[in-house]
Amino acid sequence: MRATIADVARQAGVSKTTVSRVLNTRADVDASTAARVREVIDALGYVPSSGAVGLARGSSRTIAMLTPPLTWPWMGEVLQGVADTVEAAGYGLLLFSCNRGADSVRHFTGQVSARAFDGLLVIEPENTLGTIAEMYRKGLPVVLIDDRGRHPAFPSVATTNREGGASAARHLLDSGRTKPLVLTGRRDFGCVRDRLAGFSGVLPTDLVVEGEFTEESGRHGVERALAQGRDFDCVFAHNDLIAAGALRALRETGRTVPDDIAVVGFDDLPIARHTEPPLTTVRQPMRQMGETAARLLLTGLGGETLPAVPVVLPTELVVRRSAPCP
Amino acid sequence: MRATIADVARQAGVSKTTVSRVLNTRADVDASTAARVREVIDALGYVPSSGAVGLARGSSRTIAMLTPPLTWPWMGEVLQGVADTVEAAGYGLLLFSCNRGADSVRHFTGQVSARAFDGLLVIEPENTLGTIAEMYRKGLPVVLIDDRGRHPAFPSVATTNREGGASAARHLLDSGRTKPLVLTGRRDFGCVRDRLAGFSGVLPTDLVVEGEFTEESGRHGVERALAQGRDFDCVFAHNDLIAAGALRALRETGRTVPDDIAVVGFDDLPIARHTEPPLTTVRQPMRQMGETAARLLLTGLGGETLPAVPVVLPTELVVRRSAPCP
DNA sequence: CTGAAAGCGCTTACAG
DNA sequence: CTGAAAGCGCTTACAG
Repeated sequence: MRATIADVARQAGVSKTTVSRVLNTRADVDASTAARVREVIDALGYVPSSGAVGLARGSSRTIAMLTPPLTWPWMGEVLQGVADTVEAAGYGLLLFSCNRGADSVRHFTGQVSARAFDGLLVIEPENTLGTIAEMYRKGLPVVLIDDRGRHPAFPSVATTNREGGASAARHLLDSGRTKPLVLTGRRDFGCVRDRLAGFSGVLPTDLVVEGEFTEESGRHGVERALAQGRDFDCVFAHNDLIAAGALRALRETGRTVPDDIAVVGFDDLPIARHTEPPLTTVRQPMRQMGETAARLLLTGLGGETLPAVPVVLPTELVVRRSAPCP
Repeated sequence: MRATIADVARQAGVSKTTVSRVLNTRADVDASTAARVREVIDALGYVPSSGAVGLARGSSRTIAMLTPPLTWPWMGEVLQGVADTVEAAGYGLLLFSCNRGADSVRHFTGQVSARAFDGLLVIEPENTLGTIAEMYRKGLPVVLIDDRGRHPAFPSVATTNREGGASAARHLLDSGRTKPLVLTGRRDFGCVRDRLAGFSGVLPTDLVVEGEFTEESGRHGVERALAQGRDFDCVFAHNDLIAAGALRALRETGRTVPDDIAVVGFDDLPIARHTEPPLTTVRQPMRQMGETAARLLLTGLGGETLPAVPVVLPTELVVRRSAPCP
């Protein structure tokens, strides 16, 4: 049988109260008593049951994370940032990937009602923002990662999508490009609108193709633009997968990158270093966003009020061969 | 204040025992009583506190997953398979990524001792196998995903690494290739030894370069072999990143794939479809491995004894242009 | 078919 | 500085 606080108390010849006190390093415990209790704790290998502590204290020291499919290319980075931070704080991390539709959401809301965790980190809700907002209103601490530009009523961590788009445009403009083809993700994403607005502010264009955040989409976007005889000397892709597809389509139709056409992506996924040629791209600090969001939530759980304004982390232009410096 | 079982009991005019019974759909409850209780439950939006249930029942209905860095390319697939399965069973998924060394391990063992979860899924322990084995011996249900060929004393889910290597060799041999260059990952991984053994059994070679599971490693492997004037007409890379690096090095040194040199990878990562040319590779069913392992663990928690032999899922050769059919 | 009571393993006023 | 007792919100023999 595993040891309980009662076992420790008995063997140390004190009350459970006292054991609890040394466990939680409260003051007001005689040094020698404390030492004796600690000895017994070590001897018995006693560790308080997290369930019992949680019940008694009314908190679980666990954080939940709600995510879109875990197979998204930058998911691992965010998750790692979150996991490291949460773990370092001694909290548990409960993962909910809303991957099975309504059933997933039901399971998740159930766990919220069951008070299975103290706070929630959310990425890209996609149709769940209403549910989340409801939970937040009822008192669940929530921090959003990447708010898709909706700037809802909760604390959030975002990145400079607009400035990122602008930096891509400036870089292209500086290298003498003036006729861009822009390949976006779905327009209902706030980040897409922001990246586009930032880019257009510097380098206006009417050659914008809306698509998905996939390689295929990038390929088709370029193929279609070429087929229509549109004239462009550079491509701004809204993520690196799109950019990779664009690179491929350009190569297959005999264009040289960057001589004929320069290409800039977004995200700085691992593949960006390995495309042909390596991709110039706007880096999103995904891991840092995960860390920041987790730290923010943890702070909130500590009782502090969280900033009403999104915490915005800067993007960074990473220059490689697909769009070199002028 | 959120409703408790006592509130429900009071409003329904029954005892907490009865409420508990209808909650857990035990028989022996009068139909009309049960209906009344259910009404109150709905009216109050009552959901049992998972913490309290856990304490009373001595189990948390939570599973933990211990992983290497979450940024590994196929991690998302495995995790998604696990998450979907665990979630569908109504369990929670607690994530531990041992990414901060000894401190991570300490945090993790703490949670084990605190009984924070009922069972454990493990990928690639890397120096933690001893700790895990100890926990398993003390009664923690554990299922290993990809046992690196060590076949330890616990239930595990693996894939046919050996046969996968053999299938790559057969495919190359069938297309008339006889002089392979093999680029492996670190030799202390069981999967590396298995893939190599399977390959060599069909297509013996002394041209084996040990490296890391990275693009750089693949590039350097090919460059070095070429620099040494070694003669080869195909490459078997132990994962797709290595293969991608090999493709690049071959292209940059003027070799044509597959005409001069055919290339086969391993894993079938998303990038495999987007390399130039698209990569023939041995597919590992990562998501299915995650699902299977989770299902296995869940079964074990249900009280059934788990198979002593690893559950082995088949690899599958996916043929693309880098090594086409003969 | 139903309920009073004990128990799960802790924490926390309260009293001394 | 320390402890007895109540309480966190459930489940589960046990008795009827």
